[in-house]
Amino acid sequence: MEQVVVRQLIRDSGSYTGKDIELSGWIRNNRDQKSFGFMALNDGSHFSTIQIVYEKAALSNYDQVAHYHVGAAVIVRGTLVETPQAKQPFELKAREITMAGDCPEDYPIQPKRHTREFLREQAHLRPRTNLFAAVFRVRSLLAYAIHQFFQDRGFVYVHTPIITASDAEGAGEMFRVSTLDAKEPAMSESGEVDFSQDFFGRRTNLTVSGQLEAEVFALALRDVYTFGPTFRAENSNTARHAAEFWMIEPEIAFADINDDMRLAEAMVKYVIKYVLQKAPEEMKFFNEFVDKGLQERLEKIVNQEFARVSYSRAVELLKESKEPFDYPVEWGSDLQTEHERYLTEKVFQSPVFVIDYPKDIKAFYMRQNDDGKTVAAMDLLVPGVGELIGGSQREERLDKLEQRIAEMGMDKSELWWYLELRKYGGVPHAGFGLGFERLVMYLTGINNIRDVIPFPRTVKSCEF
RNA sequence: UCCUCGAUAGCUCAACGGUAGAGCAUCCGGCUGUUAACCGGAGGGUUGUUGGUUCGAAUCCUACUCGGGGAGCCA
Repeated sequence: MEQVVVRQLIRDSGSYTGKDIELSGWIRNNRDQKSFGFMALNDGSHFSTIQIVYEKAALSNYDQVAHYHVGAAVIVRGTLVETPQAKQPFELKAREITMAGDCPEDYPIQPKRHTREFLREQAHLRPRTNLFAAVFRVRSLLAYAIHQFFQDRGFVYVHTPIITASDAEGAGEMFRVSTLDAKEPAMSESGEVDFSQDFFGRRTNLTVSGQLEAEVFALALRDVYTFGPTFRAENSNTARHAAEFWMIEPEIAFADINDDMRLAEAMVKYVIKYVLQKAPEEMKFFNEFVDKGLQERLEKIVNQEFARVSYSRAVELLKESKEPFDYPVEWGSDLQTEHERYLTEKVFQSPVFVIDYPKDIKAFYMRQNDDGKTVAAMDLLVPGVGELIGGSQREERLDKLEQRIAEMGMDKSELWWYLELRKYGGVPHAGFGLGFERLVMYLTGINNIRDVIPFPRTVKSCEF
């Protein structure tokens, strides 16, 4: 007898109709009547469940099967029959149902509505729900789509280090990596912790960005990208921040900020198209139960030019809007979340690139524009999520870069290797960072980052 | 870190100073095609922790813990 999974049946039910097959999976719902019963079985291979029909006359253990609990694992043998008049296209008429793994009645995941907050506390069980199964399948597809997008274009995937000695990027608070004794660390004569006795002989941290290392490879292999975990020890308590998250950072050489934006736009459109095509059931589910306008919005975006606006113009637009913002709009200060949302959701009603930010609110490595006030930075704002991508053209002129490092009071000796990239054959190059979870949020409509990462790590929370 | 809201049955919630309830889930029974089925019955609670006010506290007040939403920081 052939062992099959539901995915095969959905894709090619015709070749199994009338055949004797074996399925295995977990009971989502089980209800019996006097002489027959129905079981909704999910085998993990597909979003959909398959209905198992079992009859008292056909099953020696009918009375036991009728009392199998939700969540129990079973193996079912029977015949696949088409049911064109019913809700589902086909079902399995069972000849034999055996228990593979019992599930007692206190199983937390019951066929009813649970809140996402409750399921977060059941992170080990929540992938068994429709919602989270859909989220994590889409997450997997998205990761694959990202790789395919870049690989098809000849980008080289670079594994930048997880442990880094550089804390010069300034992207946020860092987690220290140390093997020193926490109670009695090695001390120097001046009474400070002596990191020269630490594992690496110096202070080390978990990476907050692979960008600087990605630049190294862009200036050798031209078009590269990173895709890996990133760590920020920020005390952020929002639905959009996690201490451990995944980031994608492409870096392209002989390229300017416009090339950078073209790349970002093409990538976003590519992965949306990919997921809409590969996960229709999941996307339909999100559209129905998570975010009613999701599917239409995504389909529209694929065929729409992303808007572009300069920071200075954006500030004007916000000032002209007469919208009662909680924070004032002022040239020179960063856009607040409310400002970003207004721009993308009200003014442009589409993803929008905001470019040429004041240099004083941006990182040292961004390329200075000729006006002496702004840098060639770009943020991609999208409705619902806010900032999805942050990127820039990098400062390739050694003197300008050194000057900026000095102005910002940074230690240039720690960046010696980064500066040598400019000294030896430096060329214009650009790149951006994409928060992978934010992309998953954007595509699923889920509005909390803790629900799109399998085991979220946030401030004061590291269960599982 | 700041602001704000919340914590009651396994889950989702009600009761808002006077005997803690409902729906779903569970258990028992009924039902010949159900679709998170339906109908009848049963069990299930030191109301997050702590201290106080009161004749009496789930309810009012202290503190704490945990969680939601918003903000800052950012991806």
